[in-house]
Amino acid sequence: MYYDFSAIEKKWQARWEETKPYAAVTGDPRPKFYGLIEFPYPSAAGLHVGHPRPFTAIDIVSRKRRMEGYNVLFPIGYDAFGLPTENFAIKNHIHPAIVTRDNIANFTRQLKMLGYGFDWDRVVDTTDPKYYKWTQWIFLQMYKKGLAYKTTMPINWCTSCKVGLANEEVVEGKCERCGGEVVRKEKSQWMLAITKYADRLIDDLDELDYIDRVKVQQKNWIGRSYGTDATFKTSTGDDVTVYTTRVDTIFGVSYMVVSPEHPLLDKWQDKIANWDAVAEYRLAASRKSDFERGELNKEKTGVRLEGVEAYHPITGDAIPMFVSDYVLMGYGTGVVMGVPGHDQRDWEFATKFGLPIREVVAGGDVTKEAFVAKDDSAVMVNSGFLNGMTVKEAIPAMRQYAVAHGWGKEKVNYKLRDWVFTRQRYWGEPIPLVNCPKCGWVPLDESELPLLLPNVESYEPTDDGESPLAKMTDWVNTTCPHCGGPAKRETDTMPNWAGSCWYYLRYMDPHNDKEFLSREAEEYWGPVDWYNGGMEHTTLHLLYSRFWHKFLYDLGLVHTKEPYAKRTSHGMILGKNPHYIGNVDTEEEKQALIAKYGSMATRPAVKMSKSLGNVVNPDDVIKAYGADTMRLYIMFIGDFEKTAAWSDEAVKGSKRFLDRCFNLQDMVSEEEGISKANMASIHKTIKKVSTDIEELKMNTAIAALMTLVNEFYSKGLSRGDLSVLIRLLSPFVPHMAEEMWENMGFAKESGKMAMQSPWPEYDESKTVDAQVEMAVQVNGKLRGTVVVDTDSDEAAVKAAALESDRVKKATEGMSVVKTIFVKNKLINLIVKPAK
RNA sequence: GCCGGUGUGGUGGAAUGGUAGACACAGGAGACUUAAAAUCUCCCGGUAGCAAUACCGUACCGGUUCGAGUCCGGUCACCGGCACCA
Repeated sequence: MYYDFSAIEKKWQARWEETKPYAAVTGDPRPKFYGLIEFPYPSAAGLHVGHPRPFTAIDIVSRKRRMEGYNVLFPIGYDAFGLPTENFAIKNHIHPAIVTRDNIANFTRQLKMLGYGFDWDRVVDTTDPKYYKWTQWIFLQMYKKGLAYKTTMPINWCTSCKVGLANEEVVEGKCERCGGEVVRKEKSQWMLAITKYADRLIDDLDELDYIDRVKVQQKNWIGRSYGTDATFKTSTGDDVTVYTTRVDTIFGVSYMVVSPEHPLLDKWQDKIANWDAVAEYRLAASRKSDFERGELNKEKTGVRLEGVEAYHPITGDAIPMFVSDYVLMGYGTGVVMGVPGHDQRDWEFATKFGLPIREVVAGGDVTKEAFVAKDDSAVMVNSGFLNGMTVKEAIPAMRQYAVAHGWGKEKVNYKLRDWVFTRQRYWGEPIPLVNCPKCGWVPLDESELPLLLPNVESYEPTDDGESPLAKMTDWVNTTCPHCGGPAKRETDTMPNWAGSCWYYLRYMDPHNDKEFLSREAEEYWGPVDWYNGGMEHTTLHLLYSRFWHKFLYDLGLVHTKEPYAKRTSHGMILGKNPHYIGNVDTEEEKQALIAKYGSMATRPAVKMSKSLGNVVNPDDVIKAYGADTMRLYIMFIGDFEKTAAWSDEAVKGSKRFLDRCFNLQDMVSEEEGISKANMASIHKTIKKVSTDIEELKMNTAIAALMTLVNEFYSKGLSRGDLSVLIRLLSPFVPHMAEEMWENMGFAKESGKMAMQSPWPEYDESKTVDAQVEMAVQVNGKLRGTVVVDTDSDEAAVKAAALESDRVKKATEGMSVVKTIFVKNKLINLIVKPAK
């Protein structure tokens, strides 16, 4: 029988379109399963071969769940607001909405061609006013609860394009598009107070089934630290507070540093004798880009504040004060106590400015470098009453002391910053707030939502960095919802992360025009049971959406504290590196490649990109081999969590396997039920495939299926054997499985498609063979194998082992002093020369 | 620098502390064919040997163990993230 994948795939896709076997039913009595993949950004380039990796994996899990009797929700949508579309629109003079519509149509075509079991009646598009109405609505709830606030923040500003850039658009301090200088520019921005949720975002991770590296990365990103706010008196009359995690080292303080942006400096203008030098330093610092300022191995700079000094809270000693840009205004208090003996940055600063370096923790040589103890068992010295204590004892002791003496306070700090929630761009959700000269910021009434994105002539940002919407005076000028007087709309839009914060909720109830989500649907479907996505979204999307969900939980709008019960992650698909040194033979050619491309030339596989010409288009693969082969190969390519290199050659192996499966139809015996010859193999395979799918080890699940098919080729198979194989294949290659199921008459007999049939179950007792091959070792070295009855005892195996010539030879003249026996696995004979 | 991850044949990759290299790609041999493709069968880490077999082999050095790719300590390389976070 000829495997005509093209006709088969078209046939079944048309049938699914018609009968909708993937429809999720809210309220159904079956147990529910909600599988989720990160919805794609519909770029003009179309689907990338990287997309099918996570999509296929969760499709397989969802299909298995359906066969196990679950009511499955496996939805798809489009995260369609964003810069690439806007830039494409500017360049080609097409409205972003039209670009988006076309791109979505193309993505939809490609996704349907891959045979995913999405519920196509629940598609969500973040740029659809029916959707972003509720994105705006949730934002207003945050505004009303005081979580959205306006503040002045520096943005990345390209001096050449005169445009604000997202962080992703800044490459090594230069504009990604024109290579122009990027500096910081102060701009008024809406912020979301995610830091208010910092503790819960860390602590609630414990209850979640997320892979460890996601948890670790989120924890590090939030960066909670426990320390002390210590207050120092100064000669200015103002007290200065510093944050430190190591208040135990306070006897080692030899200077203090204030951040250039610190407002106290302005206040002290009259008291600072060298104000001109300080002012000049501050100006220079403000002109530096973040990149310059944070540049690696940069030499410490700073200016002493002449005429100003601080006083040590315990000794009362005078401490010189400096301004330096190595202290950040955005973390802690913007002032730092310098402990050069035990902090490398402080050590560099003190060395440069000739400040004393005191050792207060023993164990290093502070004349050479700062000593930062690896564990907390190092001992305190030169530290008054702390002397002789370990660091572990000294930290709480000094904290208590500081609190008791009124100059210290326990403090928790976070690296996490509040979320800059505005973009000076067109293609985003409009912010539903109005600025009234009398009433200030006023939210639109709910009945005014959605606040539609108006049509503009040009999507180019304005010269001064305002959003293109600012030029729309008709739209901008409005009336205040509160007092009715003239007022202006907010012209900035939301960032592309906004719509993706809650899309998984909308899937539960996508057509609701009364509320963002009905209680009934939320209680039935929530939370997401399994969410797979890229590691690159761990600290942005994943954290942001957890934050929004917690906010909605606090309002009583969702019944779970967390949106996603389980989170897994996939590795990237790489392409062949055309500049790889392994592609050339001579040493000169290799050196030439390294000289030209640097470290890139040493990698066999690299990220796919147009410029390298190594991009693989899924359309081409499907055309040449079929969607089922594409699905199978992308799962077989390697460990799901690791990066993997696409290989056109290796795809053929997957196609060959499907041909072999299809040809089994001509080989079956009429025997119903599972054949005796294949009994153990089939039960083993069911077990292996079932457990591997749960762990996303699709590569080994497929290997097990290949092994089974190879056995069928050598031993033959029954109709019943094939029935099991088809059902095991069904989640991986749904089109071919349905075709075979129908061909074999199983569909007619059961009245069900393969995908609706029960997932095969295995019987543990039938997974064991009658005989096993065991390893025989002598002194831990392999000296052959023996075939014995399964579960044979030590004596029987030992007897069988000693019959082998190899074992005889290895034990000649020796006596067995000990035997290690692992049932059905191995026997290890420990021998010594006989006396 | 810090955090996380990874190092296994020509290649992609398998191996709850228990026969390293499953499964596949590439390569080789054969069958079928006028021929090629496809298909089917077999071989395929290195060294020595006709072979049986022996020795070596999971980045490197050391340790624990009857037994280590796997566990522990150290080193190196690469990948990802963060980066003056006090």
